[in-house]
Amino acid sequence: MSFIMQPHSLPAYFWPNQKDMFFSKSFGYALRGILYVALMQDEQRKVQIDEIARKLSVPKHFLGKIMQELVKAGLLQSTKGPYGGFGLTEETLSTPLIKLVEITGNVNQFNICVLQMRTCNGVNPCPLHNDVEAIRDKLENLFTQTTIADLMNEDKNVFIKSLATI
Amino acid sequence: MSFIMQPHSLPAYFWPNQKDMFFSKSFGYALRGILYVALMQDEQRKVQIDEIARKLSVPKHFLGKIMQELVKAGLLQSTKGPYGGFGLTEETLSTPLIKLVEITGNVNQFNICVLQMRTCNGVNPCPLHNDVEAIRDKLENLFTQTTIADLMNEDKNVFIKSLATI
DNA sequence: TTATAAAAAGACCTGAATATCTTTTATGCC
DNA sequence: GGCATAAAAGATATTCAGGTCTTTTTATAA
Repeated sequence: MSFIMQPHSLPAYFWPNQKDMFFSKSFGYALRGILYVALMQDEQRKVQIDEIARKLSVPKHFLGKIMQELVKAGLLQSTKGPYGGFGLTEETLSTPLIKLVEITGNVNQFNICVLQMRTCNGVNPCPLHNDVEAIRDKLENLFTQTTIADLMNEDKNVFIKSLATI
Repeated sequence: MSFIMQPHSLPAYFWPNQKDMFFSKSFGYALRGILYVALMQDEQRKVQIDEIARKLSVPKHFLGKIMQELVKAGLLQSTKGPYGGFGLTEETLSTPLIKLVEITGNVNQFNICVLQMRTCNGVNPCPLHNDVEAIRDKLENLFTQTTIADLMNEDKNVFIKSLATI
């Protein structure tokens, strides 16, 4: 009897992981969901939630709710019924990651004092304010400037790479 | 009838705040608890949990449990009974903030892929790995290098400042 | 127009973090 | 010793993100 794990058919960073993170699971699921749909878009077909959930090892119904939000926000389109499923919109690829952060509920992610003390600013700074602000700005800029398309571009390289290395 | 808020007797960054944050509430309470004890240490007396909780607008019993953890970890000392309370140890002031992060449970705070995809590294990086790693390292360094004492030093300046500006 | 496939929606469950309340234990003072 | 005080510990409640299950709605093909 063999316990060798089947190599995954998607890049390693599609796999699920642990707790204790900066961003919510919803954010991770949203991003991975969009990326998966975008990856499969080549095949000129709608992608069903069952397939996405299975391939990403993500809870189907929970992902479904998040996908609904993405549709409401115009980042995905969906159609019900046979041959239905999720597809991209014109907005999808040009969407910055920070949009996903907003949609999935962590609105103030980048605006909260890291020490959890009352909102601090240049006038009434917490002791770490200046150091932290610089770091957080970098992160916020990264999430504002990076789009789904940017990840897609990288993605294909890494995809091939991971297929080769596993 | 007047609704003017009483100016707080502590620096603004001691006040409580909202959700949606990078670090847990426990971490914030732990840090503010220690800072408060350290601030009051001048007065050569133990500080009681009632006073700390009241002054910081923090739930007393919850804070109590966190303070217990800090005592167990040697970052504070405590004595029961009359004239008892919490005080500093030799370790307290030289403790780096990251120690508080560990004690309050967010062990992997700095080691999780920001995109929540499976642990990524230089070999199998997620699309944002390199950019994010640089930023996270800065944050981790900041929390490793900054001690309670560092905050205290800043603190007194800011304290005076905030008393003057409110 | 009917059967079917799929998303959408709703109801409910779970566990961890947070919060409250009560009881126990230790300490100092008289 | 007995009392008062304060931390420690225990028990229970609350909240919410995360997750599951079921029902409803909508679109399509035949």
